[in-house]
Amino acid sequence: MSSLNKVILIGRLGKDPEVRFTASGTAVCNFSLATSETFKDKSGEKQEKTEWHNIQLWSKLAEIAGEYLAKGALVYIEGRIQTRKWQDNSGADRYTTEIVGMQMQMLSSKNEGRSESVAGDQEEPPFRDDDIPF
Amino acid sequence: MSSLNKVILIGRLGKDPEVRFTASGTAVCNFSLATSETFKDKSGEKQEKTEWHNIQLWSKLAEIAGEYLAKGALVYIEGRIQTRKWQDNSGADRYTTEIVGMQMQMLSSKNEGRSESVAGDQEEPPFRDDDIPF
Amino acid sequence: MSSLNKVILIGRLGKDPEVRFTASGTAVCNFSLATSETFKDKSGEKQEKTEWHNIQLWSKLAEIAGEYLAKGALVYIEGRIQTRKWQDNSGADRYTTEIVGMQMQMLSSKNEGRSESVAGDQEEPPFRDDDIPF
Amino acid sequence: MSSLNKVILIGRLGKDPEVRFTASGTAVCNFSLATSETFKDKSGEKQEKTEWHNIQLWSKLAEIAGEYLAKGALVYIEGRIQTRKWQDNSGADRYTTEIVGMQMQMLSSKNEGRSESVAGDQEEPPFRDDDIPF
DNA sequence: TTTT
DNA sequence: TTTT
Repeated sequence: MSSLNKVILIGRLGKDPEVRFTASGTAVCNFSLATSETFKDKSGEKQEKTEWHNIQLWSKLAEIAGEYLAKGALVYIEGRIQTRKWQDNSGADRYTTEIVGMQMQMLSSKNEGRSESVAGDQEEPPFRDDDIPF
Repeated sequence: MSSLNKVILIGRLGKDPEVRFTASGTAVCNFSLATSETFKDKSGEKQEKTEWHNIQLWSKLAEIAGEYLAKGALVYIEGRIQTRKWQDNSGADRYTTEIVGMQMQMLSSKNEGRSESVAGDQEEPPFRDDDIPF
Repeated sequence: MSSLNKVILIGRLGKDPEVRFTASGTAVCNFSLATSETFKDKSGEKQEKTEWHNIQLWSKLAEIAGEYLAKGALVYIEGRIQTRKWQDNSGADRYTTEIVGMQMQMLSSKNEGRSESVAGDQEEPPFRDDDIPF
Repeated sequence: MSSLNKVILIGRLGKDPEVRFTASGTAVCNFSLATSETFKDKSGEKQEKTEWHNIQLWSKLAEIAGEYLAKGALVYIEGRIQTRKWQDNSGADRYTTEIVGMQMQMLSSKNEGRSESVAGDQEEPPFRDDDIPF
């Protein structure tokens, strides 16, 4: 089937990331990410609108995020949109939309160090063009 | 500020699109879009998971969608994620996440005709490379 | 550094893919991919313009492409732009721009079978939401 | 036809942008944009590789770029890949690949002022959610 | 609620 | 709840 569900975000963490582990020991990291947009309202005044995204990372990506990200950090997240259904206290259906990140790039970090690109077990090609013998 | 909120979807409409108009006459179009993903579960069985996205289009894009899209149509949507806060009957805060589409490309249509690309008032460059005199 | 180099393509192969191997045995796959766009020229006539992209895949992704893709196949490619410098016969500098694919999704295949998503060693989260114990 | 040709770049201008005009007065802006990537070479050393992209903007977007961008500025560009064929002095076919930008967001500017989002005639929805009467 |  |  021809289908695509792709999200690309650059924004800042509103709080420190939270890392938990599933029963089998897989890391899951959650944090909220703010993206801001400026626009002019009807009276021509500049306004800023902030959007908050629920980010969810898994496995190695979750561990890296937990170790290197912190409140206020600027980060690039690429992944897919996912809506989970759950029941509130009254038993009514509720829905929460999250971004499941498959790739992450830190644009600033806890200690404002150099950016670092990481992906879920994804590797750079082991050789670069210079190595191609044709 | 360095910020990005970008969504790219290809999927099928679950129902015919609904077009409404604001008090000032601006068209707003809403529909749900399905994206599907296959994965293997723990027992190695192939499973399909469908994600439903609430799409919202405005203005000219909304009118085109209302006219040319229908249930089952395959469509490309590019836009941004937006979460709206509202109150349910009990007065409790509720949140709904939508994709506000800024660009749309029909990959199939009501009459299964040729695909067509449209954007919110966005124009192709009025000249192509052949016209550049340098 | 805050930097992004991202390409997303959906198109058809102009020829069968070619797979070669580096001295150390890493697979490299090359093929050209056509994307088409329709536009109206100055006289209002509908025109179609085809763009050809040089795709390069590495490692496992290269092997899968070599095995499952063929001329005419529809494919989704995600990666980065890369320009290589080389010398022509006269010793003059020449440049070739390629798309190094990091993710691939077959939208049709040799035998027009079901689509399949693959990425460079990238894994789905080993657990889905249902497994989260919190 | 189901086809997609999408490029998303964040990088810095290597030189001031050049703006020219077609015979009919349409502005065309060209500049080169650097994206950088870090990777570890075979010996485990961190290396940085810079990719240079030829950016081409048209019309209003070209005028804004010419006015507000300068060497060293950080910018977000979204558009499509395009390869032009031309003849060198010896009459041989040559190809140049460019990114035709359809959307631009300044992440820094000549005077390091606030970022500003612009698109080719593309408008924000004239009303925001608060205005929706349903 | 779509589709293969 | 972020940031400029």
